[in-house]
Amino acid sequence: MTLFVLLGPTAVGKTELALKIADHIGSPILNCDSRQLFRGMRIGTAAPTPQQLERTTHYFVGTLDLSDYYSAARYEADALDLIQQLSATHSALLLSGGSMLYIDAVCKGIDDIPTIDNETRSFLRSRYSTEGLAPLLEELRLMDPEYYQIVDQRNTQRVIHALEICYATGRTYTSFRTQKHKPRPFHIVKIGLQRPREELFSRINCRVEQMMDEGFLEEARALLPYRHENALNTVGYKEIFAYFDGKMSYIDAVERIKKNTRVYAKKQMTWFQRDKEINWFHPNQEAEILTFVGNTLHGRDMKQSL
RNA sequence: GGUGUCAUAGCUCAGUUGGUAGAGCAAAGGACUGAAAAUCCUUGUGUCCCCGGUUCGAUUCCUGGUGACACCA
Repeated sequence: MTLFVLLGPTAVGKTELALKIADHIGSPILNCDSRQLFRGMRIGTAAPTPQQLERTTHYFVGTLDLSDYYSAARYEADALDLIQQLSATHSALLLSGGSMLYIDAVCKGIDDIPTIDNETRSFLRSRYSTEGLAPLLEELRLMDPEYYQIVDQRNTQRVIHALEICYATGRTYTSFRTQKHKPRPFHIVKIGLQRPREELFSRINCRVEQMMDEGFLEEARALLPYRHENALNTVGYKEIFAYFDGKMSYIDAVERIKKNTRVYAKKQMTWFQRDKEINWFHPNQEAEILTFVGNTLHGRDMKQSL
């Protein structure tokens, strides 16, 4: 079985190309976008439209409630289950999306770390809000000196998480961090989509305008009761909520969304650049990409039959 | 036409009692293992509008010019 992974920065053109590749190899589309997983965020996350969803089977699109707890580790488990199931009837599958950590979770695996119980989580969060980070950092130094040395000490999320592990398990966070690649029972072929920066940025700007025309304001307004859920700590919604609060003008909010989407795209590119397994293409090279996909499969078949 | 104010980073502006300058925003680069569209880190040389003058030295003071704004005609 071969798993094709279609990746690239936001707005590069993955969704449309994924449909073509999926059609070409007879695969459904396994979405790999940490925000498109949630229900009710279609416009703001540029998730596949109902028309696009009709063209082939999609998994992991709009399947979670906004208040559902989710993580890269859960995605790893869910995706692997589904891949195993589908590989009974498919020799090739397509995973498509831009969530860097989720892609790595599927391709390389992430460490087996226990899920933190709510009690520990809220205990440390409330301590952070009353005491600040310094005492927590000091506790981390005592409980897991090894991680204390390498952690980004100004990154609250990381410090608190490591401490959560220590409290909840009685073991150091370091002891869970093996950082080993997990072997996968399938071949992985990564296809990266890339555009010159100016081209990508102008597509982002256009797409944000389109989102507004499609009714992003109404979508966001409907989600207002859930604004404190992690799912809505997302580019687009954050800025629109600030506009609803009167903290920003409409024009500023829209410009801010464009800017933050550009920053996000840059972050994705930085991450992907380090991955030497990616085969890069421009989205216009559709024919080349389909040929590449075909050759890859053909090559595998040949090897297997020999 | 007259008078006054202003002209400094891509933008908005600070500042140098004369020793060639710094904030915010924008922009760029990077980190990343259970919140990842999250979270966090790093990066500021620019004819200080132009020509002259004074001075050891001018972006700073002075003459003139240009442009913007305000007020008066």
